[in-house]
Amino acid sequence: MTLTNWEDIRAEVQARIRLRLWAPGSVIPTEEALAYEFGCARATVSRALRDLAEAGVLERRRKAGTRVALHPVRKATLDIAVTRLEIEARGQVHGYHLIETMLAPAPMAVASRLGLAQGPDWLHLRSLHLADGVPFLYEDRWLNPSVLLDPVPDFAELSANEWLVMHVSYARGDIAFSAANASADEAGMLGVPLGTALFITERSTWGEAAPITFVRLAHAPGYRLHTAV
Amino acid sequence: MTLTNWEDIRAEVQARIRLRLWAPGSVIPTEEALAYEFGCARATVSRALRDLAEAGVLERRRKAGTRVALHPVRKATLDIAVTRLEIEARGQVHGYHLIETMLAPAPMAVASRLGLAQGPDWLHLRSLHLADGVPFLYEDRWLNPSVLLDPVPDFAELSANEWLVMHVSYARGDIAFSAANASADEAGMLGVPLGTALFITERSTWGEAAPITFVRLAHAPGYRLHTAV
DNA sequence: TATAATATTATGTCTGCGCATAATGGTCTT
DNA sequence: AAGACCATTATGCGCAGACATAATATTATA
Repeated sequence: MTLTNWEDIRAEVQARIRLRLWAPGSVIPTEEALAYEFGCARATVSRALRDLAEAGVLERRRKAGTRVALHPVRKATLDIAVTRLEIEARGQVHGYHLIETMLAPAPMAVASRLGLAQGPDWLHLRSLHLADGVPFLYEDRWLNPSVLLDPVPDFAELSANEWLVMHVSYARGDIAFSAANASADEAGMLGVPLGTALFITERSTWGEAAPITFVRLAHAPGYRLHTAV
Repeated sequence: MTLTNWEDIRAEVQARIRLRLWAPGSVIPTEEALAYEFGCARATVSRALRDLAEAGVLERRRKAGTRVALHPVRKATLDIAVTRLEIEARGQVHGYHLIETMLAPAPMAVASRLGLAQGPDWLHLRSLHLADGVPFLYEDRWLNPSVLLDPVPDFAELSANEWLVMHVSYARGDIAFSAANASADEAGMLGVPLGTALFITERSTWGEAAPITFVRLAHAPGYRLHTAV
């Protein structure tokens, strides 16, 4: 067999794992040996094996060699898009409605999440995203006011979500998904009965030094976060 | 400046994006130009830019060049581990309890998800995972009986979850996350009030040709799926 | 015998080169 | 002016060789 294409090599390696020619936990041949077998350069084999290692299928250590992962901690990748694009990708019309904006001290729960000294006034934004006119997402955001110095944006027109990705680059981010029963506030906004199970996304983002924003997104029932492995 | 390390180059590029030297949507210099500037080989720049493109920070097209992503569809990666390891990673003791196992025709909802003709008898397993003796996860699984030919495993001892990762390799998989109010069954199993919001994971896996399994995991309240970007 | 120094080995990375591929932009034709 | 054609160009991939690095295995030393 002669394979000189790294994606073909990746497929071949995956096939051998699936067929149990290489069992979980066992060491597979060295890059050099595989390069010889496939009739290609070592770099090409390396590219294929690195890709599988990043996906969690293989485990690699210098000198120790490459082995088939015993407990494949598969890396599933999620695509986190701007809300408007997510709705438009479903073929629906995006609507946006700012409910309230005010300056207030960030609550403990938010401050501690951001590693923030309690107290400073942050901008509190509450808004609703609609898909074809139907409530889709209730957004409760706390925003560091120091990031919007120059021309203070009009969040009634443009969602903070979009303004941020366009104007503020971040260094680190943090996302958590959970489930929660709809509060009275959330139930009213999304137009669902009190206590309905909602899919919650909480996102924190930091700049080089200071925190930028914390947002809690409550998705309308029926929402599914989807991925392939 | 002289950078010959691809990770340093990646950091430098990210810094330039964060500092708005390269604005979202704009085309950045070619690999060749950057290689000249950093005093390294083109392949090294390419490695750094490819990595950022895979993360969703850059968009690259042949001839058109490399540009800073306008709407950064950030790729968040989730680590999907075996339940036992997930619990042990929290420093808790894993417990497992098989509730019921029976052969029955897969319900419509499951069959359609797996692209299956309605009707065939599949193995239905219901089980509970415990963390430090407390209900952690209720597992409702449908399993293609043809994958467990030879020595039929004893699922009372070993969870189907673990048996599968050890004995059956899969070609494709599919994961969806959502929220749901606890059914009477789920509420009883997890020991929570009826209607409690539960975090639901649904996973389908296929072999080369035939489907292998479909599982619905209902997590006890408090569960959070976590990732960094 | 236990420990420290050393050699070995497989992966990780960089270099410089060439060719492949996909867009783009201009030119030529009708 | 519209469409077909072709040269150009930036990324994408592969190759061969070299050195770096981390982990292991071996040998030498106290």
